[in-house]
Amino acid sequence: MTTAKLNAAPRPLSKQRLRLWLRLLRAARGIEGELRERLRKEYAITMPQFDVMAALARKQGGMNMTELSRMLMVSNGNVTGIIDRLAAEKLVLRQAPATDRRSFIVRLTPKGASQFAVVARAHEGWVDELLADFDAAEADHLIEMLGGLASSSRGETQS
Amino acid sequence: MTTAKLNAAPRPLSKQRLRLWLRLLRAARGIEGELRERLRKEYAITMPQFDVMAALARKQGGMNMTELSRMLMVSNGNVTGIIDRLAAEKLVLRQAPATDRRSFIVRLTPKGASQFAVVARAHEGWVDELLADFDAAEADHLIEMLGGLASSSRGETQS
DNA sequence: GCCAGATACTTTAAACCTAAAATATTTAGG
DNA sequence: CCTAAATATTTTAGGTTTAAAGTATCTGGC
Repeated sequence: MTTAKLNAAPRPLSKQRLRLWLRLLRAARGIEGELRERLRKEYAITMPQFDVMAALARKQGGMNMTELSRMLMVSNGNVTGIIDRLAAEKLVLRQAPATDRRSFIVRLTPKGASQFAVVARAHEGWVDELLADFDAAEADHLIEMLGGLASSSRGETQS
Repeated sequence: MTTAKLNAAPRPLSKQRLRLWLRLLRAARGIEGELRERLRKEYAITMPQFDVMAALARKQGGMNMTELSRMLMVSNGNVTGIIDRLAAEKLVLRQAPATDRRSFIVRLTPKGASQFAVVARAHEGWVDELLADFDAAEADHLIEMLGGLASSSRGETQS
């Protein structure tokens, strides 16, 4: 093949990027929907609640509300309700730091940590299954390519 | 370098896929958030409303509610409210087909179509800007890789 | 013609989500 | 010390989202 891509219409690059964005959004929605459904059916937990617990599990020292909202890329007001519900289930607790009475540290309770460990194992298996099309090299490549996107588009690099 | 990737820990593939999923979700959320904010600020329209209008603009004959909910990958009950609000703004209309009184066809009004054309042009420019890191070859490659994901994970291939 | 099941849409309840305003507290300048 | 600005969180209003239940209509078997 000397003339590459006979069937590809000569779209402008912006159209191609739009197409890429639609694919990206569609893939994320599809996987997210499937994971959400399994979390609900098998463990009676919502995805946002799982996301918060995952963030807390990675930071042993706990996090305040602002850190949580930034890490999960959701609005700060939103985190309040999610933490309220997790706290009502005794999966997390709010801890007042001595120095700053405006904020507090959110931590997993022992119950929350052990429950999360169980759900996280299943979650990893589901993701492994849903992304089974990607071998190690493709996954690496894709991770690399997606790397810069999120950080550059929201906040971080505003001068 | 004879031994490739000295710094990459020898993670199991499932961990790598999990990492990929987190990147994918983060990228999608970041871009989506940025687009949502611009749609709201510059054109006073929500992203779901824009998504519905985009779907309708591509299908000249209009679509019914079920088709819309499947194309946008949102629940059917959800579409009702979005169409209600668009209809209140006279951007879409519900048209009763002669044959089936359970359903109806949703179409863009002329006002809706012309308004969408304006917003869509801006939207394409924003996506072009936000995905500027990708050249044509990378975009093609990524589109290809993401292609199978969405369809395989929700519904379509259930036997 | 009748009726069981399928299909199309809406409604409901609960959770999520954002932006903006409100509240409380801390910090820094004077 | 006092106060303006910054920071941390909650509250509010409006919209989005899902799953499940409800209503209306259609279809096919009899």
